[in-house]
Amino acid sequence: MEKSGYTPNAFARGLGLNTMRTIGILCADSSDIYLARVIYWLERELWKNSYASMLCCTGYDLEEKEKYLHLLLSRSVDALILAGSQFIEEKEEDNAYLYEAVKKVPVFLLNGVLPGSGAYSVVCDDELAVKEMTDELIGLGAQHPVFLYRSLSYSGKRKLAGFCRSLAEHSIPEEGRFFLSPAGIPETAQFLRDLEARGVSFDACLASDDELAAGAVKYALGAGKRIPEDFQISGYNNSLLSICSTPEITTADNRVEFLCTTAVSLLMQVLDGKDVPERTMYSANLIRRATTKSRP
Amino acid sequence: MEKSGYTPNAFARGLGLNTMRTIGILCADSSDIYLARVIYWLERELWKNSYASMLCCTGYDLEEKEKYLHLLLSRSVDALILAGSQFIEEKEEDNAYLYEAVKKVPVFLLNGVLPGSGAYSVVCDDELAVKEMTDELIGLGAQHPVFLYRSLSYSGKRKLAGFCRSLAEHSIPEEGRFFLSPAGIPETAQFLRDLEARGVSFDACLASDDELAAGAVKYALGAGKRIPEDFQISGYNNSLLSICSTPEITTADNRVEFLCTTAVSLLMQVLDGKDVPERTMYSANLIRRATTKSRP
DNA sequence: TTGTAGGCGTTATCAG
DNA sequence: CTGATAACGCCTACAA
Repeated sequence: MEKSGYTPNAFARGLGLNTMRTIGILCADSSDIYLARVIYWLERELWKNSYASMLCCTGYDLEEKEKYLHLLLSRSVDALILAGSQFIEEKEEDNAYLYEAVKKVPVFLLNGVLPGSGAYSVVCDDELAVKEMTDELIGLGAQHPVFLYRSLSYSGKRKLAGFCRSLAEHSIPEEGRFFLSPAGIPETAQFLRDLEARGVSFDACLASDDELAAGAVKYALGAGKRIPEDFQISGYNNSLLSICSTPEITTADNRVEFLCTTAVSLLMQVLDGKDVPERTMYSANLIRRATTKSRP
Repeated sequence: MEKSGYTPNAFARGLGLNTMRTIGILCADSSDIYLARVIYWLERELWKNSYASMLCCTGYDLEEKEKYLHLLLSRSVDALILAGSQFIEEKEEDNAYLYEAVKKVPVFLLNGVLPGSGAYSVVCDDELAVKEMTDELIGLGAQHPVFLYRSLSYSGKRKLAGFCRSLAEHSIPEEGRFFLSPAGIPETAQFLRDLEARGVSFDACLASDDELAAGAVKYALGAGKRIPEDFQISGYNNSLLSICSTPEITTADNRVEFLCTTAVSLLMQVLDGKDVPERTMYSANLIRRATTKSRP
């Protein structure tokens, strides 16, 4: 055409082709240190495939999630990516809107599964990772491990299941060994102090993410417990927090980059009309640092 | 209309109205712990005003920034928000694409200024904050403060200027007192070890962000220096890293929420055809924690 | 008040 | 192979 800087009108183009090459990304909170990395990698990969990203931070309220999802659908995004496991609700009927969405566009769940919905899932094997981590801490001498989690989301539940499975294999009763912790580093530290005051005894703390683990470190330092001799700690996500903390925190690397590149690659295939598996699972890597005893 | 779930076609709508109520957000790296918060608040505020957010993570390469900006313009976003100060290039001609963009849509710079461009700026008074922080550390006994920065972006330069202004007022020569540090906590710790090995002496370290400050904490712990008696440290941003670190880091809170609500509020006024000031500046708050001596 | 025609800018189709 | 034209779906303006 005219070599004058001509740019086709995106709306008219979208109207004709019925696509704007845009993917909707939903996440509960993009400022979460883990989800922020997910979003970064998703956006990057989508861009490589010349798709734009429409980002929505829904918060943790069901109604908001629904509103946002409808917003994205009304904008005719080509697909939806739901980042993080807070999108699968406990009550089956609360997931109705997701089933509806699947009818309209491909939906990808990152670290979540909605059986029979037709949504695609890419998940890290959190259960196995926590089970192995628990096995390892028990093997290193932990006799009274506790598990701290932030919510019973899909991956929260799977992590807890891994913890309990390890306990069972070591004949440790699981009762009173796992707790819902408030979010935030000082809050978690306080929670552990309260727990101790209530008479719960523990010599190891497995946390469902690095922030809770950092709180456990603060607790131990404040209580004068030696890490890792008196008290072992493990986190999850291999985030910046795990190396910012002193001592540096043993954690599980759930490989955000791999998660996102895989999800986007599968999505591109789906958009090309190809057949891809509905579920993809990959394993995490244990990163051993200074909050756990070194292996013999 | 029909009470059956009718949703107007967004493309046709956009074609007619020539707007999709979408704002383009550019940032270098949405996984950065500071920018992630900016994006969270921007998206949230835009949503409140029923605008959607198109997110682009450009990286730090000029060419990529330009490509992304053109992508957004070609999609007819209603405005652009450039989050973070890495969008103003050193060479004036490298900013040409920004001047071009301003001709087409309102452009907001967060923590950046492009004089005479017609772009709107909302900036934190980083210079004043670092100056006050430096004043305070010197007042608390620091005789050989150093300043660590990550890049000479707009806000990087202003922070450095604040540091130098304080030194000048205290008759301390600025030569050899500020350094470009590599990113990353262990890298910064190593950098300070190298600095010491090169014979540079320092008893306080002001960092341009909390991550560098966390590296300085690691350095001090490793070198057996007592914090804050032998070595004082301050960060910037009041991020999670500052309270994850032990001891917790004195930092400046540049109030991300205020920054973003202000920017979006101004943007909405601009889109309404109202006249708003091109530059808005607000001040940061010093947050005193355990890496600096307590005031008498 | 209600209904209908035209325009938005691109793409795709169909006829020449 | 090329050039005219319908269709995309909504909005708005104008006419009945």
